[in-house]
Amino acid sequence: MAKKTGEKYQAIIDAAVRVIARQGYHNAQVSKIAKEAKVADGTIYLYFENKDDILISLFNEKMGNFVETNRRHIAEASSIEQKLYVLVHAHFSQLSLDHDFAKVTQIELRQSNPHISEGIGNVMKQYFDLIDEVIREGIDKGIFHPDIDVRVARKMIFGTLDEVTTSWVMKQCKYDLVYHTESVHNLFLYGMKGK
Amino acid sequence: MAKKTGEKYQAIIDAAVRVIARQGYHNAQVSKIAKEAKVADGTIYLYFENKDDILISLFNEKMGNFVETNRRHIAEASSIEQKLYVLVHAHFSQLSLDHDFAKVTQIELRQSNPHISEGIGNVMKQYFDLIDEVIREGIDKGIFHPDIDVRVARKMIFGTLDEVTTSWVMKQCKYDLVYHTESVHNLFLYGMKGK
Amino acid sequence: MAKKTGEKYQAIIDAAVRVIARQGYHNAQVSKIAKEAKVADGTIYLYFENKDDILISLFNEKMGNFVETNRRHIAEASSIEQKLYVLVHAHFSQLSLDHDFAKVTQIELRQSNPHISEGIGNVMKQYFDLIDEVIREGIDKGIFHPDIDVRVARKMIFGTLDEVTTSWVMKQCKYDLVYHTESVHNLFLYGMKGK
Amino acid sequence: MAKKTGEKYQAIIDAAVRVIARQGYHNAQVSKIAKEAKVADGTIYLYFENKDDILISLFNEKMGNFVETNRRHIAEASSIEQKLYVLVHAHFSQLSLDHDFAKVTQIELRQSNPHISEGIGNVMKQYFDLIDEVIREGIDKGIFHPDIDVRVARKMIFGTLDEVTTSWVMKQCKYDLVYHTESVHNLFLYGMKGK
DNA sequence: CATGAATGAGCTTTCATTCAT
DNA sequence: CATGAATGAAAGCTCATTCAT
Repeated sequence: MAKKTGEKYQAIIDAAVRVIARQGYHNAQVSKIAKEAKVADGTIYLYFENKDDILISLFNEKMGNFVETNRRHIAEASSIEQKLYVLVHAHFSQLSLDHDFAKVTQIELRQSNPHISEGIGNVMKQYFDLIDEVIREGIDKGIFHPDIDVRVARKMIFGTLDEVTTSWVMKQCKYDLVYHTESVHNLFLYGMKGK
Repeated sequence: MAKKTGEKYQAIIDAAVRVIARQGYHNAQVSKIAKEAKVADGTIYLYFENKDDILISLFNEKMGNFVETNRRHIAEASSIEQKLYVLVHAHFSQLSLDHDFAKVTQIELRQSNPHISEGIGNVMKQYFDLIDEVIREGIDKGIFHPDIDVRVARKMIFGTLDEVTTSWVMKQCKYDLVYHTESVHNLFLYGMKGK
Repeated sequence: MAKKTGEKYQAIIDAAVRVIARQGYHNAQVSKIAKEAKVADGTIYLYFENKDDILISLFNEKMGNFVETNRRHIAEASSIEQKLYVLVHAHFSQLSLDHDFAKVTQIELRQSNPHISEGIGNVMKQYFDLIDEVIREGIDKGIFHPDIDVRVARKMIFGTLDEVTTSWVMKQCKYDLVYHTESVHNLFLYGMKGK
Repeated sequence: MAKKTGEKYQAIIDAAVRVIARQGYHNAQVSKIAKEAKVADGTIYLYFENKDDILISLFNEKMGNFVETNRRHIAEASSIEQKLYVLVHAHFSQLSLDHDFAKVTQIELRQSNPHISEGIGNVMKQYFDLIDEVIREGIDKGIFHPDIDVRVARKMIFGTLDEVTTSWVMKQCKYDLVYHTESVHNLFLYGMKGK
């Protein structure tokens, strides 16, 4: 029923990101998105099941690219330490490139309803898997401590990246997010303990 | 105008936590909260400015206790490592004690509007300050690495605790959250690197 | 049931005039009037049937005095022309003395509901009768034209006084209302036609 | 935002007049007006900003026509006396033609809130200006007494017409309003004094 | 394919009135 | 007599979704 391709499909997704980033999730009415996309209200429903579907599609599309790009970069790194570094760096640098998407991801989409959370679960799973793979490889290669609980470590990694990014967005993206890559990478690798 | 004490005040706060935890933020109408609190709709407005005020008060009240309890526990610990351990342990154990509040904090309140986010900023700041103090003390005493960026470390700590807790809530609190204290503590202290 | 005497009765009436004049009819909640009268909300209902009853009583009490005073002044005048003059003069000067009551009468009470309009009908009737008496006496004494329709003339007189006063109130009572007595009196007596 | 044309716009205005005239201002809920106009509640808000806007538009639309018609009739009259006569006659006859509108104008709209009063100020000003013009012309042509205060005379004219009409409406429009044209006209011109 | 006017269910908040103390 | 905390009905407005054109 809903045709998920075509230039109008993309126009609507892009419009949605802009509107939500600019006006906030609670002011992102379908009619506003339609107007921003230069499309009639009803046209939205030729490409999306309902409003939630716009948001889910938006997130999946963008986050799908995000994960894929990140995965590609990681694949190019040689050492495990490098891979972890690239993971952090790519996370920060990709979100730095698109403030609108960063705001939507870190702030606005969290204000959405349960439906949406479910709809985006799949892509998030892929990101989590990506992080898990790096960790496992590190353990297998004897670089990371063998007793590390992969899932806990992944939550640390993701939780930290997420919190750092959210803080940055809430401070209006005013400083350089990528700059923190090294600090974060160091904390992940060596923790806080001095020698 | 709004009298923020009394047993009805508490009854409404408690009812709100239950209703939101059970039915979700988007189904938590004022009338439902009133009914759950065994109070008339209008009575709500004798104790709260508006609906947002219920949620903000709820969070501040509960989270205020949370921070205070955590702070007290930490004060009792002797070594820095112990303090960090207690920080993690208290975070997990307190949220383990009140699944409803955990759900409201980790999931539902994030679906709220910007106004609420602002209203709860102050208590969160206090929690962040508490974490910062521990980190700073650790650095000052030479336990933590001197080059650590306090704010980044704090974001790692909070981000991790938050992510671990959210995962647990989304898995219906089915496993023992406190059990992860040690893993998390270890990661914070020593990172992932094997020796 | 409602005891219409006592100092609290008066206090409530006076408070009502002040509150309505200051904040407007639509912001004159019972609780505000009670507060202004330094009385509990419930106390209002020991002296008045309901909110409308406050307003009706207020109007009748004040307007009753108004009519009585006006009647007394008129009685003291000798000629018919004098009586008409006094009628106009008293109307303007009495309302000039109490801006709050003027505002309530001319503006706020007209925003009230049908119940109130009915409740104040009786005193208005007395004022209309007073005007009618003057007109009739003028006709009987051959001073006013015998073909004048008393009711129409009365409506002209009251309508004019009312409109002039309302304009004055809406201009914040900034100019001298009584000053217009002569112009109005002249128009009533001789009309607009030049010789 | 609100499209102030189209047949639905008119249907809503007409429905509002009927509902308010029949049930009174305080019983004229938006949903009732919508039902009477055979339109959904939400449709109202495609054509009007809010409830007040319905009433303001209604009044301005109808009263605008009223003033225009009256002005046209007056322009056709030759002598000043004729113009004054036509002014009175048109006022009465136009309101006689639409009892519902008369009731809304004379009774119900006065029960509205300050916002509405402001919104209708402009059209009233135009009516006042029209009356002023007639008076001034009368003075300039030496028909009316040169010492007449235009604004006072206008208040007499409008106040009288208004009071006569209100009385008629409150008596259920049971008698012929236009019949009083002559009495009123005479009073305006010659006053009450016999020769 | 595209439009956009129309729909109508749903929710927060106010405030006159009551009644247990 | 007096209090004032509690009541709960009532109404304006929004906005995702539909469907005739």
